[in-house]
Amino acid sequence: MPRKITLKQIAKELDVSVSTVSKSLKDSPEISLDTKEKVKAFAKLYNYKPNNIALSLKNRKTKTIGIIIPEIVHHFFTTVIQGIEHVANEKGYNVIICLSNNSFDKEVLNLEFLANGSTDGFIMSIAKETQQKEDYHHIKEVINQGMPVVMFDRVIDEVICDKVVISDKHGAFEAVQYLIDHHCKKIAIISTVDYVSVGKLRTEGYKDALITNDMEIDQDLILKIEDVDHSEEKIEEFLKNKNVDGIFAVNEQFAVNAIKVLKKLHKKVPEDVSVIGFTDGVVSKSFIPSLSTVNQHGEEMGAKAANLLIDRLENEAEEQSFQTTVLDTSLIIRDSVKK
Amino acid sequence: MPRKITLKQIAKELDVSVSTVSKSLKDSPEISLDTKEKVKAFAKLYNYKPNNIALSLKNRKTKTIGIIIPEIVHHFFTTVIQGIEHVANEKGYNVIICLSNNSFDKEVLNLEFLANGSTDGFIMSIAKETQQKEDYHHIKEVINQGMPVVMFDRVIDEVICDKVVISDKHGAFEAVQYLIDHHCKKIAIISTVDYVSVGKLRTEGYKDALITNDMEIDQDLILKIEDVDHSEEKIEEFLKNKNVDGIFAVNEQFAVNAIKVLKKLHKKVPEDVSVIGFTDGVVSKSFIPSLSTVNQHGEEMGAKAANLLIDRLENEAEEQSFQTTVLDTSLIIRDSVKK
DNA sequence: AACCTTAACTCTAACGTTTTCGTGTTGAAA
DNA sequence: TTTCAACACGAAAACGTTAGAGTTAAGGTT
Repeated sequence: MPRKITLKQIAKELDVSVSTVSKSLKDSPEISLDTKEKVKAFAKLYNYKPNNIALSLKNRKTKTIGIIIPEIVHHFFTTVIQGIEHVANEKGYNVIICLSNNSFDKEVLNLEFLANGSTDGFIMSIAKETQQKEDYHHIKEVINQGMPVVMFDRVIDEVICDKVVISDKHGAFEAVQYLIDHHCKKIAIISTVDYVSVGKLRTEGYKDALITNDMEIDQDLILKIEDVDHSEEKIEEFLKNKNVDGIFAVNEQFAVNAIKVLKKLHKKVPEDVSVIGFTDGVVSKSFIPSLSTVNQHGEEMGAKAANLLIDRLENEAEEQSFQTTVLDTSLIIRDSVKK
Repeated sequence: MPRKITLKQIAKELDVSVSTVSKSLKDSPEISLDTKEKVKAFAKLYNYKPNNIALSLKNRKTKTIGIIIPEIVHHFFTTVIQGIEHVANEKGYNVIICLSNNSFDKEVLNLEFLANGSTDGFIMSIAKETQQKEDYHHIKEVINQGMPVVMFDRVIDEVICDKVVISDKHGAFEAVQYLIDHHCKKIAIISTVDYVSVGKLRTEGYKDALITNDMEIDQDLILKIEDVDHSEEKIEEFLKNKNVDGIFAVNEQFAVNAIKVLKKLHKKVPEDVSVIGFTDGVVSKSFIPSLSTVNQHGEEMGAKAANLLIDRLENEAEEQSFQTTVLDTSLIIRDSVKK
């Protein structure tokens, strides 16, 4: 097992100094053509590649950006990652992905690990547990240490940094408005508990749409689900004795489960009830009926976040003020709604 | 922006040497209690954390394992990652994920980047394009340089290293056997082109099952799809004039599309046709009818791969021979088949 | 002959750590 | 008084790389 070759070894073999080797490989004019060619040939033969770790240490730059996300088994996040990857690779950056599994402790650990030299900056979406605890000291700390951070999707007002979000409220508004425009009179929302920022915002959008159309907000039509794993039962209980004709769900899973429950209750989608979800995942397209959703444009979001971060990394001199980019959503109409 | 504090800075502040600081923080008996406490207090105050890059360089170990996978928008891979993460974190390793996007070039780039000091070893599943090109020099090279590599799922016989696979053939066999046992007489398979190793193996399992049960292999019942994006049309064309009563699909997408096509052709699932897919993804559970599948146990696979790799990393002295672990699949019976 | 230029290298410091090997100061035993 | 541990600390090298500041020898200028 021949370990990777280093400049030192090449230098020894060719009986020159390390700096000569280094300069030769960089095509420095200080070195004679003869020597340069000899070195280059040797380096190629042994497939020399500079050690990134050493470079990082020397340059105090890793050319790597860290992504910390709550979970990966989630189509939205994977599309965001695609977007980040794309931009990052184009600009010569590599990407490290770490999972917090929605755990506060793991998020802290990940952040610490990556902040200690492994990356130049972060793109992150916060863990559910962190949002619940409202403890953001770890994020503030890395920012204080001079690490640029870009937050996306689940963002925190208290933390001052660049952010990329979608107009959750407006997306929800549009969805509900569509339902209203298409003759729904009694529209329910299936949302998450309020500490999940996006759930809260989407609920606000729902309410806004009702108010704008002079409809009443009926607390009985608002379901907030804590435990995703048992959402189907909760939804069944919720829908059992309500004669709703429209449902807006704040994520894909809730929408799918709602349709399942409706089938069980012998209601037809979309004839009796129209359903719109949030997040355009794999399930939405395949489901029967295919699901109308609010598209979050994850890839675009990732791209924007990466651009913001790299911008900041490469222009550290000028202190630009932080910005929050709001991306538009778009409504994808499929078969789960009346048209 | 106070950059991260270093040993040197602490040393200067406290007017001691760098080594004293380092030793103090490691609680070395060489240092007086007095000094140690002073240093520790100071370090804590300024939240000193050793720089990973420097440590990696010094120790020639990164305590990081690299994962290279073809795509992330794929539930199976995300579960594998979960499994790897879990084991790795438990054993004090971090995880870097890189995407090849099924491109050969990107796979080479990723491998080179990660091999140059960023990780101690790899866990990878090969890009489709690489399998097609049958060019594995990049992988052989990193192995030659002393990097342990564990391959999973899509593995290559020519590359000698630890491997973790599922019994694709046997999983397919069981699925088809189930169909046969439940009165299917004319069973079709929807597979991928042969250069994708798993597609080939699963097709073999399908054939084996037929042969074992004295049924004929009818090439007309075998569909091989190249382009996933237009699979639905291909499947429709394929199924149009065939009176099959059982379908085995080598992935989730094909299974779902098959059911859609069947509905369009006014066949009922499972009454008229039983369908079994491969990979237990998000869609399978939610789909109506819920999809019977061959479960690949991704998490287990990831865990096994991580264990193999870490074992090799921590026992570099003893040259163990390479092993291929074959994990069992299991059949999950849901509503898409007759029972 | 004394000086300068230039080509072609080499040396050194630096990035942040750890660790081995000094080294100077005590206090005590001989 | 000399000698020697023990103690508490510092200096230096090493990991692999790069870049600026030397160094050397050959040749050219005055």
